[in-house]
Amino acid sequence: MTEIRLTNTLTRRKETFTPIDPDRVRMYVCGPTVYDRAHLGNARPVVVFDTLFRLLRQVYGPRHVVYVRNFTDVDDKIIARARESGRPIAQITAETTAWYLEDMAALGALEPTHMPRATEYIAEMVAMIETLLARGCAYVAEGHVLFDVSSDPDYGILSGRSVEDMIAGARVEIAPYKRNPMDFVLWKPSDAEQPGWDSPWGRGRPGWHIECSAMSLKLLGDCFDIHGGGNDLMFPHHENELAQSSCAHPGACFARFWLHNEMLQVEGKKMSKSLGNFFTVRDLLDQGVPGEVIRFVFLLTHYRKPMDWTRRKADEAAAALRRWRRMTEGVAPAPAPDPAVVAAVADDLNTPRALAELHRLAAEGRADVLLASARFLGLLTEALGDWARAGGADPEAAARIDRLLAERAAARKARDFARADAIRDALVAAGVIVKDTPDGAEWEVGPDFDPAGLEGVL
RNA sequence: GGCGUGGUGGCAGAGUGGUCUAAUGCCGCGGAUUGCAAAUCCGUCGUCUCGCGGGUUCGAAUCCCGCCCACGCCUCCA
Repeated sequence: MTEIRLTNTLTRRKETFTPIDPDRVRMYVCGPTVYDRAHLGNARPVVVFDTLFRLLRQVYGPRHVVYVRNFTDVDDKIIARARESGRPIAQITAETTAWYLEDMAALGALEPTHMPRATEYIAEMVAMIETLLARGCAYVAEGHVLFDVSSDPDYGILSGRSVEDMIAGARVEIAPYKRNPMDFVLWKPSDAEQPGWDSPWGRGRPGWHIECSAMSLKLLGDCFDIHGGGNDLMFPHHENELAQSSCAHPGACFARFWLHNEMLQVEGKKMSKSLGNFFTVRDLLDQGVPGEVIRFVFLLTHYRKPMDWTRRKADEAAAALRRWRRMTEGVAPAPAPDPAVVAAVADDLNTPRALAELHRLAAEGRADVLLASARFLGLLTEALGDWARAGGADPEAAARIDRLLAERAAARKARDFARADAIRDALVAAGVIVKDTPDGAEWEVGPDFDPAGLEGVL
């Protein structure tokens, strides 16, 4: 059986992964807060853990892997969005959830086995908070329930911080009812305007961290295999989850492997609204960047390194995918992916190496193995292939392009090269890639295609 | 201030003790093709080197120490 090695944040080392139960390999990944479209940075962990999901399914069998990714549908950001837009919360979360699934599907991400919504697990959260209170890890203060960080001698073990260090330069919220500045909210009161649920501490709503502890417990048990997310979640979110779950279930492991992906940058800089380089997955798709290309670009960088999204990489990715799609057209996939590709992914998700193996297979002309191996990575699937097939233009523009090319062919036949080249230059200027073959001209639209540029050419 | 990640050939990006004078892709270069191009295909290229300075070792890009730099997290935005 393929040996899987993964870098475990808990130990900061690459370790051999052995599931607790090979018939039921369990992974939990923190999902989105649903109040707006997912931006490109949100998509990176999705693709990273989708790749891990695919690996686990390959090694242990699709029926033996349980992957949970939650939706946070109760949160102050959502409340704020509802207030400013005047729309009901349920409408916002439902719409955003649907968008998220659409956009991630466009990246070739498989749907997790379970996608629990936080609001459906309020009872479990309340129960866990009661356990934490009973065990003396939490206290009630002014309608809030807070986790008492001092009750956990291991607090900080995941993120490598000590409570003292954190307090030193901390920018934590200083609330008067906190015993310790690092204590965090498990439950907070809601006013009449805010969503709330009845609880032993009055009508209120959960803090951010408790949902993942409660939902993972319900769906995966108190000791599961892998817990993942972006490294921005390492502290405080995951640290707090770990503290809560450990206190509620002393002696249980909670999660044995913690995996964190590095952040995404855009053209060398952090993606942020203030820098003006902030964009969503949908923005990119609407600009004509295919989801498959986005996925390929993500796979090009190891998940533990910062990934720089650049236009140039997207263009290179598109070229490689076009080539491979042409090569595998009409080819039946081999029964299994190439062992070297699986081995690369099994080695701490070394997707750059896996892509290099794909290039090797292409160079060797093994189209069927290339296809099976690429699909193992979520590439060259039928679902993601429309962009490469259709040429990418709407029917009206397509007809116009065909007409122009026919005109050009006639001009070439008449050896009126000035006219032929003028037409060609116009098409190129409009972003159409014209490809002359021995059987006549073919075309497809490039990333800068602008149908308006076709008008008035003749 | 605390914590973390990383600095590899023109670019991207693997490699983490010997098979590395460093995978793979891109770019460049040569050729095929073309009326000329583009696209495509074939071939070819990266000699004193892996941020800098020490050290360990028979041997280091790979381990240790120090330094410099970049980026990120601890902040609404992942």
